[in-house]
Amino acid sequence: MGHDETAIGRMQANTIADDGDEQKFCSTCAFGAVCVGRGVDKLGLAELHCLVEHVGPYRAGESIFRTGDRFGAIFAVRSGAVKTRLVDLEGREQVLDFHLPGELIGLNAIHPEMYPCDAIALDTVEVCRFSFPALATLATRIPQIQQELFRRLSKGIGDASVRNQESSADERLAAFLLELSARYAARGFATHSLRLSMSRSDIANYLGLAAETVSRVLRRFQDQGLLDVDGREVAIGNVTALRDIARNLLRA
Amino acid sequence: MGHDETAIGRMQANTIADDGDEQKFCSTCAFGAVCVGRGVDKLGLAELHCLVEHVGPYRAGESIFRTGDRFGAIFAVRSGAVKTRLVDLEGREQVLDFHLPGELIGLNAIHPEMYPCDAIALDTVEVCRFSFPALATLATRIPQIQQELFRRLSKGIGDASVRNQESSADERLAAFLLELSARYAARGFATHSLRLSMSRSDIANYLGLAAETVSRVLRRFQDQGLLDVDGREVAIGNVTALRDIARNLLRA
DNA sequence: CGCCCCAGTTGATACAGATCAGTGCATGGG
DNA sequence: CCCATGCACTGATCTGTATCAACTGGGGCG
Repeated sequence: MGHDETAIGRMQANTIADDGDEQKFCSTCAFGAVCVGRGVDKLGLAELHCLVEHVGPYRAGESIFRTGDRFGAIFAVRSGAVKTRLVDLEGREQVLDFHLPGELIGLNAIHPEMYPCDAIALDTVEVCRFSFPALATLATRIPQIQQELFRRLSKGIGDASVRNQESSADERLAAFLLELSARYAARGFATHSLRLSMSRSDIANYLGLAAETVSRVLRRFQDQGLLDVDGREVAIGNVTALRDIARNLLRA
Repeated sequence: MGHDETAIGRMQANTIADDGDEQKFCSTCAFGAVCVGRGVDKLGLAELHCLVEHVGPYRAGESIFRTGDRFGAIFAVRSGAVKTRLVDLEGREQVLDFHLPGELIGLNAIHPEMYPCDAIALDTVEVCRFSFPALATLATRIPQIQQELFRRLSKGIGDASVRNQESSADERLAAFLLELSARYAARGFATHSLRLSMSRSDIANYLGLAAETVSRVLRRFQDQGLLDVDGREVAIGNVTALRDIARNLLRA
């Protein structure tokens, strides 16, 4: 418990990230599962610990990496939220994903050996940097780490491919909120009350909708008693109804 | 050259897949790049060779694996084409992707330790089966193989996330055709003339369109002289024009 | 303090593409 | 041989959501 989970979102620039605790090793960090859940021994844990570098804080709008940067490391979000996005030739933005504490970014950069997107802090963000060559080398010696990397990468594929659905604005938004809620819950945050770190237009862009549509749907959900929306604070009032609306998107 | 590339699509059920050739090791196979291009030594090659199992042929409509099957192996398509899809509770299908010779399927099954989708043969299909535990073990000993797996997985994430765009039917179809063409070309098939193994409704479903829209757009492209469409045979007449239409989808 | 600017919201209108309906054309089985 | 079946195509309508436009409120800064 060395960490106070609920305080993470409120960390400010003056907070210097500590190195975690040898037993728990960044309970909010991406590799928590490697260390806590599965059988990585003390030695492996120590080695993994060695190659982590804490970076940040970044302020809202700053980038952790940018499209075309040479790939050298993957990052785990420690606190705050990050969006990944493409910007096309005409300057139009395309939001690829949002990343919450404990999630990895940069996995899609291994193949092209450069980052294929920008990673932008949405609020104050701290990350762990894992040098990828070092991590890969470690992975050859510690199968559990290799396995965890495979798992993470595999999950990345699964997550990315489920989104490509033809579906209504209602479905998309309901699914989006439920997924965010679940991802926060998985990290020990409150389940039914969440703070959206991203703007309406980021949400819209991510979901392939217009910002106005997001507003309208949220409004309607509120009128129907499914949500309580106050700016970027959202409280989910009726989970089952939301789930019902989203059911087509939430994987059979 | 032991293989006649152009014959692969025409392989019939009576063709027993040979084991390739020690030097080339399945030039159409997914791990060709490991063996030919990068520095895997004879020994590593032989070991990789050992854990491959040739499976098939499957007939059109048969499944290589199904949603929920316990995960044990990834597969490389040797010949034919495969679609991966979800079927939701109401029985509606959602096409996730198409896989051509040389491409890997099952990568998204590592994380949940079960296949999260069906893999269905679109025509006569032969595959290579790689036991994943064996492959992972081999990867700890042969870094090039580990590296190639990381790369493949990473590419899978990149490919999946680019698709999630808000875009017009024209853009989607142009991009789809160009991508198919490029993927065939990368495997040594004819570049501007291709046979669609999948039905119009599979294409539509994959692209998030109605089948009627696919028909209409193909028709219009043909009227504009961009394509020559004859059933499932498509010849690309004006690549640059198509590229121009698709430009918003083809990664800045 | 007051101004500006931007995120968010709400309303009116337009349009791309879904949906419905029907035709043509192969293929295969009785 | 004929009919059933499934895929592909085309035309006519309908609708969800984009788009355009106008308004609101709050936060930062001169």
